[in-house]
Amino acid sequence: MSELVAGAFPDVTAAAARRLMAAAVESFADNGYHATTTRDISTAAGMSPAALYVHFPSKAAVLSAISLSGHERALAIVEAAAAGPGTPADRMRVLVAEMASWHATHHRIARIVQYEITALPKADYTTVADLRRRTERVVRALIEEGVTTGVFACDVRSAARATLSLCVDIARWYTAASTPGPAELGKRYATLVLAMLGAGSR
Amino acid sequence: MSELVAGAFPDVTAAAARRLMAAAVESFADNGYHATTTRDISTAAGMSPAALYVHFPSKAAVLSAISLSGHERALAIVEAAAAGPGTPADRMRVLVAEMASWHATHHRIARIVQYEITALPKADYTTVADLRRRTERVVRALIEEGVTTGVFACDVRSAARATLSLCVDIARWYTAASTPGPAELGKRYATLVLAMLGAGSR
DNA sequence: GTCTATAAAGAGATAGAC
DNA sequence: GTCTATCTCTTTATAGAC
Repeated sequence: MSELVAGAFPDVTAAAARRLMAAAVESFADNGYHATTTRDISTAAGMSPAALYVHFPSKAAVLSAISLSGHERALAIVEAAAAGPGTPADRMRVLVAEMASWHATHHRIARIVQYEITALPKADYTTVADLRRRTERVVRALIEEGVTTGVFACDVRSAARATLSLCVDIARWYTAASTPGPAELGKRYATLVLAMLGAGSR
Repeated sequence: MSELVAGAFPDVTAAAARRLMAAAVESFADNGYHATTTRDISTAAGMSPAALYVHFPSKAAVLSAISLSGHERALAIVEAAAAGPGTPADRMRVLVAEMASWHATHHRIARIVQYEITALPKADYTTVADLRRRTERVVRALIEEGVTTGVFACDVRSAARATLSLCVDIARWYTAASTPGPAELGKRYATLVLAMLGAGSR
């Protein structure tokens, strides 16, 4: 089982908490939050059912920790790409490549991030909704810039939604056995998106 | 509550079964399959908890009925569009417009179709997996035809995945309050996809 | 075919020893 | 901080009257 996932929460200092989160990621992603029991999580982490409650106040708190961490990572990716060097087309290519690649590499985490928001406690849902709005705003602003400067030709709102949809939906169908791998998939999707934005037509 | 949803299962003859399915759609889509109780469903349908079991052998059978019906509809849409008149570009425009529009109009059903497959009984999961394969194959064949005849220029596999992703992901974010409406969204997405396939560049 | 009542199992969370 | 044992509530599904 994945050191990849176990290492996916470097911000969580306690080793036991990280192990629990890694176990939760597997089960939440494969079976869904509600279909996962606290026993599933603690057992997979090699602990007794009660041990979970030493590190998290509730099952929902485990979900929140995973979801918040993932949403922050996704926002950081698009912000870094949008603030990078080059033309809007250059930056867009990086943004899609990295975002798509992250969703493929961390498809289990991404699945929880994208599809389990209704199970979040209200306060965390609010935080997550804000992170999502900011993510979408960054993408829209970059496309807007490209349209304004004449390098893109498309409907900004729809194109921004479509761009994020392409990346996000990877979490739904991608598995460890999928081809091409994350990096190559990212490249191909970046090319598709640039064409979609009308970047090739001038 | 939606006559739209209640009328979404014309193949189900028994009125009580249709009412139960419509109620289940609302709750499955809003809260998820596992977070929905059989009481939620029967109560919303105006019945006692036991009444559900007169019409369905289990809670999972209600899910299967919804999921199978939705998957069959989605396949029918792409098949009809792909078999229609006109160039590959013409047919692709219709395919995306109708597929996107359906996912927007029936976003609750689509959400269940796309995100609750792990909760299906094994036999139904197999059926659904086959319907999905056939759907993807139709889209890929149409893009392939376009590339072969020189009207599209793109990587066929990635483009087919991306095209379906755009349509499918609508189920995740679309609400009754979303703008533009289903028909207009379908048109805009069709334009985006044709650009993505390289149809405008010649 | 619909109801009330309930059986049977499962699941989140806690108590208290070590 | 981890364990065993258990409490309490919820949930799927069934029994049997009308």
